[in-house]
Amino acid sequence: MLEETPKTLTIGRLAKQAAVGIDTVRFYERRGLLPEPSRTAAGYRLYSDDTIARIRFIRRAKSLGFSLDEIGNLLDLHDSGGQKSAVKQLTQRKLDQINAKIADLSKIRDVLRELESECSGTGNVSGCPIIETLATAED
Amino acid sequence: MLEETPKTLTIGRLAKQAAVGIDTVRFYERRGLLPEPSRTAAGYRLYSDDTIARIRFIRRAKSLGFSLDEIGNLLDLHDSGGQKSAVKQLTQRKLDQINAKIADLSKIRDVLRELESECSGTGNVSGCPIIETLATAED
DNA sequence: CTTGACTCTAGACCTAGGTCCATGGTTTAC
DNA sequence: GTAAACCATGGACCTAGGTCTAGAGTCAAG
Repeated sequence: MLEETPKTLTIGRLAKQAAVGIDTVRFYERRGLLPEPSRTAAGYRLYSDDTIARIRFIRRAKSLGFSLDEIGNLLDLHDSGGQKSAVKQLTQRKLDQINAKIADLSKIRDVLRELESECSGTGNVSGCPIIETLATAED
Repeated sequence: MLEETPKTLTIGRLAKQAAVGIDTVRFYERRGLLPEPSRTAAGYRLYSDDTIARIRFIRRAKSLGFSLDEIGNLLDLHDSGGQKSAVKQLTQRKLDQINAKIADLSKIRDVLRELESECSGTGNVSGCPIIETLATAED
């Protein structure tokens, strides 16, 4: 059995170390991303340093585009010693989503570029290809 | 003076022609994207065909990533016969935003690809590079 | 021993872009 | 002539991910 790491952090210190707001910590707890912490006699939450790492994990996964629900799945796999294949699958799915989004945006970019280059930028909007195209294009 | 186009559409028909919901039409009206329509004696909204085109304009601009506020600006320029340069500027700004988003997502994609390729996909999560990297990487 | 900083809870509020609901009047088709 | 289908209004509700508030209790410094 490993010794438990000491619980020495109040929520304010934890939030500061993990670079999130106090409310965000409580919010993550409600969402089930953080386990219910132990409490002082007065009812104050008390955390160990592990929780700093856990919140940083959440932040990083979020920055890679995972939703909080998906992050919850990753954390569950981590906590329960689940299968690597499940983690890999979540990652692949996210990668597919990101690629699809990039493809969408690329198409949009091409259309906008085309419209922009066709617009002289002088005179009033009558005849402006951007307005005209948007107003008359078929679905 | 041009003749006014006849007002023959109830909101339901308009919505159907424009491929949006009835509620959406009223919502666009509240948002100021559609002018207040005339009414029948009983208070029913009455639209001309022009409004179909206007809503389609909104739909297309939205599909290119413009927000409703931005679309409102485009429509104002259209309605007031504003300057092409203003339209072009809005388009350029949107293009910049799209490009920035693509760049963001491309970075994310690269990270996810790297993580995915490092993960064997067999065994339990202990040692899984995806979990480990997220758990220990610096900010 | 008091003042200020910290923490507690439950619940409201925010953005964006709608969507749905209750309640009641109108119109149309049979 | 009546039932189904349509329309009116105001306001509540939804997702996602928080953020803020009120009112009350607690802790540390001087």
